[in-house]
Order: sequence, then C-alpha cells, then structure tokens
Amino acid sequence: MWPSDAESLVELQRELAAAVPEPWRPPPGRLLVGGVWVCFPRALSGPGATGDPAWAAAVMMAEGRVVDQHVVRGVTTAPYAPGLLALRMGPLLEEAVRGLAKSPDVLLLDASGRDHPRRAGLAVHLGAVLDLPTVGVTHRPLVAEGQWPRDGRGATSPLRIGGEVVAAWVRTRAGVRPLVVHPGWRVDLATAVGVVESVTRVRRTPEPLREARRLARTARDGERC
DNA sequence: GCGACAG
DNA sequence: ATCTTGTCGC
Repeated sequence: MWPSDAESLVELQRELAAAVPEPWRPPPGRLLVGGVWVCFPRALSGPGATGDPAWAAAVMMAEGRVVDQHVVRGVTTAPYAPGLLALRMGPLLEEAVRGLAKSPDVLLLDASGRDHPRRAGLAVHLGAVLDLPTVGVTHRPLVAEGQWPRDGRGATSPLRIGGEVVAAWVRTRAGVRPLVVHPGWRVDLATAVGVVESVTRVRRTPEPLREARRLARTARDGERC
C-alpha cells in the first residue's frame, strides 16, 4: 500500500482517485477523532531527503480530551516532493495510527485529499490504507484555487480545480488566515468542514492536530545524543 | 531557463 | 516540515 518509487505511487494514486468507497457520516453522540502529525529535526536543511529522522505522533480525542496516544521514531522513506508526500511519510503515519489501542471514527492529518494532481493526496491514501475516514488540513492548497472567505469564524469558500470543488478555505478563527480543509477517504466536503469545526476551540488548528504535533515535538526534543 | 510547489 | 526577522495587538 506504500509504494517505494514514484512510478508505482503515481499508478496507485490513479486507482485511489477512481475508487468509490462508502460515504461516511458522523454517528450521533460521542465522536472519536484521531490526529496524526510528523515532525523533523530543527536542523534539517533543504526540502528533505531519504532517511531523515522523523517522529510521528497519533492521538485520539473524545469530548475534548486526549484518551489515547502513540509516538514512533523512524526515518523518512523519500525526499519531499509535491504530490508524492506518501512516498516520504506514508509508512510512518500508518505506524503511528496503528499504535493506538483502538481506531478513531475519523482521522485528521496535515495533507491534501482531492486537491492533488491526480486527485489522490495523502489524506485519501492514508484513509484507504487504514480503512478509516480521513480529513486533511493544510495551510495552503496544492493545486486548487479560490478566494478567501469573509472574515469571521465559520466562514468558508470553495477551492476548485477547473470547475470542480475539491476543498475549502475555512475560517476557524476571526481575524486569522483561513486554513484549507480537504475531504479525504469516505468523507465529503461538508462533513470534513463539520468535523474540523467540531474539534476547533480557541486556536486556529484543530485540537487533535495540535495535540499530535505537541507530542511529536516533545519526543523529538527529549531525545539525547 | 525561472518560479511554484501539501509536509 | 523548520528557521528567521519584524510587526501588530492584547
């Protein structure tokens, strides 16, 4: 499920883009939301290479609380290249999430979904591998375009590739740059935005991603040698 | 050739 | 991602 060369990944991405998995909807009641994040050494120079040290943390949250977490230390499996993120950190992300005692209902990660040259970004890919609904959250689009929404929490605007809406700008805080919400595996745009808003409090970034990022950085910064 | 380019 | 420097606002 994680090809080790670009040609194989591109082929798999075409298959993932054509797949039509059962749409997922949040069940009524308590939602288990997972978040997974990868961080790198502070001293990394350039865009990254194969074998870079990396720390991946996965958390599970319920009703605003972290109820489970898992951190793994590993190395990247490819250099960074736009459109090929799966090559670089797919295996590490999967390992971190599989370390959770139980699967979340839906998983957040910082990656695109349909906003991708082949409509199969890492959010779609990781969801397919883990068989989990996923939502991507990024600072900016990869290839899609669209104007920012009006200011104010909850405002959204479409991001399109050609005429197709593939993601949305979302204001999670007033007066702050919007973030990009990407529907991933088994998730539609409205559901993705709803999930993000349900786990965002006073900060711009959804809480599961903040917690996962904090954990990954803590593991990194606590390492000796 | 030059800039852009999820993390 | 991570780093740096500067600016604005509470």
